[in-house]
Amino acid sequence: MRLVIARCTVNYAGRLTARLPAALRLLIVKADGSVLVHSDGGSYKPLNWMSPPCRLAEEPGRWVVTGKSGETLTVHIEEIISDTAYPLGADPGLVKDGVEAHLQELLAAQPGVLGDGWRLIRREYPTAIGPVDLMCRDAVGVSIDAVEQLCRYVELLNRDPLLEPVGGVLAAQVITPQARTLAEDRGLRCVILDYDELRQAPRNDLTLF
Amino acid sequence: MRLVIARCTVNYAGRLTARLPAALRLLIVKADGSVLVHSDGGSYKPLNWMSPPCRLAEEPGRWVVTGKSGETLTVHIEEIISDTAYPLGADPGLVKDGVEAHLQELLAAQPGVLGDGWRLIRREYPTAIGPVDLMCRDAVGVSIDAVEQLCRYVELLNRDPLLEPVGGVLAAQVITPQARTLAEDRGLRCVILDYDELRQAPRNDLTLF
DNA sequence: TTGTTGATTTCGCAA
DNA sequence: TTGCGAAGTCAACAA
Repeated sequence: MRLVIARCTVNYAGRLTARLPAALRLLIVKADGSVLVHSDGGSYKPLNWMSPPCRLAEEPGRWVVTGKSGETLTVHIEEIISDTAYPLGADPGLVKDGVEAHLQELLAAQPGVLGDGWRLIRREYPTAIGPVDLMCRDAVGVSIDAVEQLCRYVELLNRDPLLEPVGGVLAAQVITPQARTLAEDRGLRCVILDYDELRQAPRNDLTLF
Repeated sequence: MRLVIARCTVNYAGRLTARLPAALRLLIVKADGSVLVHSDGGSYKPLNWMSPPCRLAEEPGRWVVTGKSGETLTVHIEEIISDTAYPLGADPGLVKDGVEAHLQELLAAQPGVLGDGWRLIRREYPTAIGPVDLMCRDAVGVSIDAVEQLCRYVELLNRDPLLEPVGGVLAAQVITPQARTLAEDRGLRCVILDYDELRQAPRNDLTLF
C-alpha cells in the first residue's frame, strides 16, 4: 500500500466524465493497482478512484490509470508532500452478522411470528416470474416496490387452483407508511419483526419438522 | 488527515455486527472525525468505517468511535508501524457530467424520439402517489420495477376523465428482456434511446414551443 | 457467465 | 428535515 500526499488535479473519463480542481489530497495505491483519491472529509467514498483490474502508468508529474473497459483516471501531480509505501499482506476479511440472509434463516425457523398457526411450507419456490420463497417471505427494509413484488407473486399463485386461495404477508423490521398503505389497499397483511426477539427466542418450531 | 499503519482487530456494532481479525491495515482519521479501515486490496470501500458525525475516543491501544445513533467502531491496536498527520484543507469538490438528469434534459428538448408527433406536455407532474413527470418519463436502466412504477402512474392518470385515455411509454438506453416482456404484457410501449443521437441531433423540437 | 438483489449502501434533489 | 430515486453504484449469490 502506497500513500501519497500531494497537490493534484484529477480527471476521470468513463461512463461519465468528472474533474477535480487542484487541492491537497491523499492518493492511495493498493497492491492490486487500484487507486483512490481521498479528501479530508466526506464519507468513506473517495472523491475519485479506479477499481481493479487496472494498470497504473507513472510519468513525472502525471499518473494515468487505465481500467479494464478503457476508463481512464488521470492525476496531475503539482507537488508531493509525502510518498511512503508499506507491505500489508492479504487481509483475513470481514465477518458479518445480522443481515437479511440471517434474518430470513431465523424467520424460517420461527414462522409463528408471522401469525398464529403459520408454518414454513417451502423456502425456495420457483415461479414463472422468478425463483422466490413465497410462503415465508421477509425483508429488512420494505418499500413500495416490495409491495408490488409480493402482489405479483400472490396474484400468480392464485391462478393455480391447487394453491388458491393464497394470501400475502409483508414481514419486515421497517415498513414505510407509503408501503403499508399500498399493501393494505391490496389486501396484504403487515407484520413488524423484532430482530432481537427472533434471535433470542427458543427455536421450538424446529421440532415440528 | 491522520494516517496510521497498524496491526489491529476491529469490531463494529450498529444495524449489524462485524468483526475483523488481526492484520496489518491502514487507518484513516479524517478532519470531520470519520474513521476508515482499509486493507491492501478490494474496492474503494473500506473493510469497516464510521461515517460522520461521530466522535473518536482514543485510549492506549484502543480506539472507540461512536456514531450519531449509537453505533460503535472499536479498533484494538496491537502494533503501530506508522502514525502521521497532514492538514489538507477543504476540497473544492467534484464536477460531474453525463448522468441521468442530463439525459432527461436532452429528452425533454426532443420528445419526438419517443414516437412520431409526441410532445412534451409537462415535466414535473404531481400525483397522489408522488411527484413525477409522466408525459416524458425516461430512465437510464429500466428494470422490472420501473415497469411497475410506470404502470401505477398510467393507471392513476386514467382514473381522471379529463386525461383519459393515457398510454405509457418506457424509454431508456437499456431495457432488460424481463422488463420488456412485462411492459408489453401490460400494454406499455418500449423505446430504446441512443444517448449520442440525442446529444448530437439539432434541437428542432424546441422551435415548436 | 449472467442476472438479480441487498447495502452499516451513499449521494443528490426537491418538497 | 424528510423522502425518493440514481449510482462510475459494489458485492454476494443463484441459475
